[in-house]
Amino acid sequence: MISKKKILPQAKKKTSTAKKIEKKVVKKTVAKEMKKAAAPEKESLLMQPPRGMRDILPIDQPYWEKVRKALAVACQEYGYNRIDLPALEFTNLFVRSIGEGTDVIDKEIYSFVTKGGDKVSLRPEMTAGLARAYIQHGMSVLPKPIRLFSMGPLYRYERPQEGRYREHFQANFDVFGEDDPILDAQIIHLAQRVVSQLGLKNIEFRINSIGTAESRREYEKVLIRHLEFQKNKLCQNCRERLVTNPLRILDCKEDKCAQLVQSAPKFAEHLDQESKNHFKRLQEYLDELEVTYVVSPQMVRGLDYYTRTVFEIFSTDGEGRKTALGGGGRYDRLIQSLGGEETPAIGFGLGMDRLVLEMQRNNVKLHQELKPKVFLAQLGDLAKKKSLRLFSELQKNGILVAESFGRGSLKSQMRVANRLNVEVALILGQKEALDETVILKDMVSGTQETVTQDKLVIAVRKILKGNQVVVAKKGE
RNA sequence: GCGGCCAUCGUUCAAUGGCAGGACAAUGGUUUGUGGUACCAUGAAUCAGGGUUCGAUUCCCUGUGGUCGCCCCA
Repeated sequence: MISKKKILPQAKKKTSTAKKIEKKVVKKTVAKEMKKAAAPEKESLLMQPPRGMRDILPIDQPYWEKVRKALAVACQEYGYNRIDLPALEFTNLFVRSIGEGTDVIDKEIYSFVTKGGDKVSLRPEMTAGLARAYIQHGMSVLPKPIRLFSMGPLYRYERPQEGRYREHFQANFDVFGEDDPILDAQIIHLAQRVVSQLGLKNIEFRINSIGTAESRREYEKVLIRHLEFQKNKLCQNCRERLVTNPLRILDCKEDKCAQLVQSAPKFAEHLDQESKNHFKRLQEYLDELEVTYVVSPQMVRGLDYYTRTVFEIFSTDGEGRKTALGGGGRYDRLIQSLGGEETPAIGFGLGMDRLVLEMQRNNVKLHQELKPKVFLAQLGDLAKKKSLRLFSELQKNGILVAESFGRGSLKSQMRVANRLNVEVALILGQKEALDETVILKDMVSGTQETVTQDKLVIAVRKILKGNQVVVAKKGE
């Protein structure tokens, strides 16, 4: 690689101010041209991903791993089977299930036309694809309830912010085939279990019932009648919602809208009797499970397919910020509306990015990952070659070994060993390679001994064990 | 989708309409056979494109990205 600094140092010396300026101009031009010539690949487009897309770097992976583990445990405990779905579906699937007039469909969906002319979209949520798969694969013949777990990326074309990306990862738990509210309670309990396993405290559940589609339509009429004549008191958005999605006016954050909603007829009063009972029983079950929750009559959720139970999970961090970690609800009519048999269902999604963010904000401690406690250093060509064999020998015996085969000097290798905080350094030099011995250095005490290579594994184990005793005593 | 703020080495913080510096990290070294400290050295950046200018990293415009608020959500 050509560097501008290497070529130009002479130009810096012994020049009058005027010449300096001239030189600098030349230098800059030259440098720019060289840069272009040397690194034409450095286009801005290639230096960052599109908006809202991000890399999850090694430094963050332990948190993700912990999340994945907690999810896997929950799957086992509650009997969920994993299903993987494509990230791409026909746009109509989403439009029909999520509903026109929702934000997700109107402004957040990533849609495009394929070369073959199909209208497809990246999934903005998991449920639609799940319902599609349920119908397609005839899952209705399986013993009920059917519990499915899915996990993967979702795409929403929103303005990104911290904790909000255009590609985010979600874990979904869904149960098909039974409408007993005990399932609703259990799934909320599952959510609580996952979240608390991740070390998140200060969790709040908000629950509500939005009734059946029929009772909702009834209530919508009542609500519209109430708001129609004073609609100029509503905010711009809500005036539109009055036509497109009146229920969403209920959880508008604008003061003036909230005030109008206050005096409006309450949804709870217009719920059908069955939904009322269902909701009441859910609360009894939650009380039994000792899940604390808040009933939020104004919560309606942004997707059309929900019926009866809806809920959301929030976490409050040390600074009092509230973050939505997940949400879900019943969708008893969805399968049917997509052409399947009448199948009650409930599900919820947990935002994995948000879980990780909250863990980090709350300084959740992670378990130490398994790190090598042995470092293998080599010196000289023969030793370098022979060290491969030792590495493999230790590996076979279940001993994790770090190395720095690419480095030359012993000093720099020892530095690496130290930085990795290993307990034992193995040193294989020219002499040892010829003698078939190896030097074992105890990095804690600094003492070292030479052993024959066939006794290496035993000797290493002995030192590691000895250190464990020391550590245990310290811990007392 | 709307509004505000921001963009300098890998990270972080400087400076400037005229040679873009430091710290941390990285790499190499202080007689290629021994780690933590110290010392030395090296590499490494003005987001992109246009405009104003003799000269722009600095001023202006556009784009891109980040961040915050709204909307909404995970």
